[in-house]
Amino acid sequence: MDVKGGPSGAQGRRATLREVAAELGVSPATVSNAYNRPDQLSAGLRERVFEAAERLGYAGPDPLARGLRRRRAGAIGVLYEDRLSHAFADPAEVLFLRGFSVATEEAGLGLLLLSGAPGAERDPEMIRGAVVDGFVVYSMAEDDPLVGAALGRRVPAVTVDQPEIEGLPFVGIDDRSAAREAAEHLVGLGHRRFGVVSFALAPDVRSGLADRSRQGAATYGVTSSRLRGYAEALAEGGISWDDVPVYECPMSLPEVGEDATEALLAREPRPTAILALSDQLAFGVVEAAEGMGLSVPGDLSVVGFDDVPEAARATPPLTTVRQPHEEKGLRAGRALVARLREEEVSSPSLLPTRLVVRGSTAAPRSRA
Amino acid sequence: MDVKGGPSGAQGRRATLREVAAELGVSPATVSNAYNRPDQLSAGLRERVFEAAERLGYAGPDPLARGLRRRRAGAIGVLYEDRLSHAFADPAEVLFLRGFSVATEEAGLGLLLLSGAPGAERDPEMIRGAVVDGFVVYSMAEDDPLVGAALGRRVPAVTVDQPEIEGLPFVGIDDRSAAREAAEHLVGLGHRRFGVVSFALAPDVRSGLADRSRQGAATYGVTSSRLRGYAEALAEGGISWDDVPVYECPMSLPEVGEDATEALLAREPRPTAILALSDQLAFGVVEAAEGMGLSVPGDLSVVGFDDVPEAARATPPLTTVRQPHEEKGLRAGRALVARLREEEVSSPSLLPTRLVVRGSTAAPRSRA
DNA sequence: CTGAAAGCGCTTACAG
DNA sequence: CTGAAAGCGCTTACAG
Repeated sequence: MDVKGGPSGAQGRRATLREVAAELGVSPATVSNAYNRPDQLSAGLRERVFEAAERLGYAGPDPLARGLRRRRAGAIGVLYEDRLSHAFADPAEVLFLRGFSVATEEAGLGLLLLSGAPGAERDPEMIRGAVVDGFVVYSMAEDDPLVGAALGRRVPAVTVDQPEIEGLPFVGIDDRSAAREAAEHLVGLGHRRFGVVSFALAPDVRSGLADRSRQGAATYGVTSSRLRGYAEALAEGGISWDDVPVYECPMSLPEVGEDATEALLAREPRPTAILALSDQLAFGVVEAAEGMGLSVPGDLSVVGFDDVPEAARATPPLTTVRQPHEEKGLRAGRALVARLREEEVSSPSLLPTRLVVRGSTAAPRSRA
Repeated sequence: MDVKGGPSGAQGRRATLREVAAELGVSPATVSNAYNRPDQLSAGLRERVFEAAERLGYAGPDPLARGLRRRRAGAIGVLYEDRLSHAFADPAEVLFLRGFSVATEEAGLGLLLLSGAPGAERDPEMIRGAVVDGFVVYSMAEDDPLVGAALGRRVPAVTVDQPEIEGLPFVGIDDRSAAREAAEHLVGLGHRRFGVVSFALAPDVRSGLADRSRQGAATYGVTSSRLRGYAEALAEGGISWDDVPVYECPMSLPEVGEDATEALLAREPRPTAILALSDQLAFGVVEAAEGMGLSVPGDLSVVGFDDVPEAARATPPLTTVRQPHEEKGLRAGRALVARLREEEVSSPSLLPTRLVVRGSTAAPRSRA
């Protein structure tokens, strides 16, 4: 059976407020009041308005027209770096959205997901045309043109997990010290040979080893802060950052972490410990190591980042940095709602992190 | 530091198209054309328009005004039964959204998430006021007023995993026969005493055993179809459905499945097999059984539904019904986009399911 | 308690 | 290649 809309179908022409008014012989203002200000007309007349609306198939004021008049859209946009399908693939981001959705529901606002990559290309038109009252700018590169497009809209915005932007509230964690703690743990266990499985450093995505200059030019704030944190801890342990290979991954997915790990473990001397910028990548690290016949943590220690629920259930359970993703979403959402109401927001809002030591890390085998 | 918007802040008054036109001494139509129909003016003039816009802080045509004029919102709404935070908590729904997002991106549309429960109460106003060009109605009860509100909008809509609605494309699975297959598997293994851990039967959420009449009055299509499928398989095995306790859960979460299971396993004779309507619930079933000192599948066989990624990794790996969640989202999204374009859509679109037998089911211990 | 009027910011035939 | 005019569907002071 084929479904199409006929003239009498669900898509038949909609009635307008004006028509309802005409039907009743009252003014449009009265019909509008029936919906928006019940105290402005008698209960009886209001009832008759709704009856006429029902009869004519009028579903209430057109959202677009009402929005134009009132100057608000009734929704908040989440500006996401990548294709949305990647957001849904990462448990950490889903948790963020989960917390965020609590805030939008509290405020009675819709949650509009906006990807930077419709039709396979990044398109600022999507941002310029989004019917929203504000944006949360989530983990974008600081020079991303989509961020510029969002700011150009001159609506309230909040930044999350990315470089701070003057005048905008920020919600996130102290990525640098959280990363430092992760690396200190491995140094404390006695590791001397490291590898890093990193997120992208900049939007011109590359896959492979990132040299010092590329690291220095990183525009993703989270990535560069974490690398700096790792470097600091290793330096304190007397390990030169120049000797630490950093493999840049285009996406935070286990499969990608596997490829990175294979490259890292093929090097001489072979690393005894790998720092991954996310649990998703770390799962791939473990996978790859085992595929190469290495045991974790016997032959290789692995530390992730995020503490997604799967981390504790993994085999071995993953040592990782816990951060409160859901709380982050909730705070970002509430901060944005507050800005919409022209309330002040204290910023930055820094959430606590904590190293969770589990079974994927151990002292290196002594084999000097 | 506190952040607030000042007159010169990012929220300063926005310029309008008319002002840009005045600045340049051209008509508003020309400025509009610069953005919408580049072929309608010279490249040089177009450049000057953009320069003036930049200077005045004009970010392009206001989405609300443009939307009103063009009669389209540029977004698709997903109407979700419950609080959005529950959608994000269920891997099956996240996979659905993931597939759906691919379709909205293809079409260059935003994805607006609409919960039925803003501010803790179900509110049709949210639906009436949503700035969208169409809805996907996902797993709602057939008599839900929010569905009525969405249909009242007279925009294209698609139904998914719920009772079909005349004139609307439907995407889903054959829940009844999929459930039948799950139950047949247990009957085939020799089980005779069953329990069912079910979703809610109707929106007036109850927690506890659902008698026959409540089952008969179920308004959630998926729930009632699956129960019917189970009943059919058991009947063929000579087991009376009246002897099978059906525990109704308000939400599809492991914790809730635990409570249900404790109630079910306290009954005499104790069930040797439990059918759960989702993997999330099934995880709770296993948890509860183990908490009571029972082994799975030694003392209790458990079958889930969905085959979320966690099912294969669970201990023991979960026997369950696989359904293609992501594909379902993709198809629903594409069907809606097609309706938006007034193309025909073949309906119903039924996706394949398959019983995946893993380690959570076995023959009952003989202890007659 | 009700209505006439203005206008939210834009786009689209159409005429020149 | 450019502009004048009409209008998308509604809401909001304001006057009565």
